[in-house]
Amino acid sequence: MEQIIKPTEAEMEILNILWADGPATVREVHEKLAQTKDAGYTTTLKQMQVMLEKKLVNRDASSKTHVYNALVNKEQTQGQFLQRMIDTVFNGSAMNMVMQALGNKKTSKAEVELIKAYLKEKTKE
Amino acid sequence: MEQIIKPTEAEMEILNILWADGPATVREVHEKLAQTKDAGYTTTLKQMQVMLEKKLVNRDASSKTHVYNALVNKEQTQGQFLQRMIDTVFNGSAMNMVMQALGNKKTSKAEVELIKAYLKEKTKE
DNA sequence: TTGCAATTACGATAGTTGTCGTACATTTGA
DNA sequence: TCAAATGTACGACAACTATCGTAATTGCAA
Repeated sequence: MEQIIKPTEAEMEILNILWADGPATVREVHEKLAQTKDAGYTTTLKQMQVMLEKKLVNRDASSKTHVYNALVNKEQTQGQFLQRMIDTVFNGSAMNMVMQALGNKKTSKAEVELIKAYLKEKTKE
Repeated sequence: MEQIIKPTEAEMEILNILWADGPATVREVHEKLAQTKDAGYTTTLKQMQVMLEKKLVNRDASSKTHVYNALVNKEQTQGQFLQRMIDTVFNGSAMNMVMQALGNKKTSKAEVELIKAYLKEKTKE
């Protein structure tokens, strides 16, 4: 049975760091986080503790400095998040969403080219 | 100055109905909503009243049955929602997101074709 | 005209989120 | 060895969400 994972945005940011870097301490995660937002160290700590309760992460507490690791799968979690968004924001149409994303100024021409290439590959199969 | 609009998911569902149907009463919105989820009439009413406070919608209260209308722009709101998602969930890469969406089983082959066609058109310019 | 049915207003509540302060525990280096 | 420094635990808080019950209002239909 596919369990429904519903991390908050803040939790997503933390998961992203763990997915990218692998197991990490609270301090490590906090430093990365601090590059783009600012909140206290204990805030990050608490969030990761809550994530532990929710079983979004686990941790190795064998040394003083606990090491956290993502427990949920990146693709599945992102996929569920996205699907929920497509359903509620874009009336269930991935097409609507992609168009909105690609029409967005922030998406560079290079990225559009990458996506085209990806699609070409994908539909070849 | 581009104001930041941050509707909740439930509010997004309501906005989608207003965007699709134009001005509508609480009852009309509620009926549509009830097709996919179930909550009481007063819940929908309250949500729309909150949205009025937030200026996500306005209303014509000249008759007994108030008529609500979306105040925020569809493209801008969807775009902001999406951008926030790309930033927090997909590390700022629209490419990542599109790939995830297209890899998703729920996205039909037909939609992928539509997207390809759209891209082709888009990059022709 | 008036009573009933539909609508709106107004809390109230329980749960979640993001945020910290502060207390407690544990290393470690001077 | 023992005091900083570094970490963790705990709980508090305000804001927000989703939900609904109940009260007040209102406009038609008979």
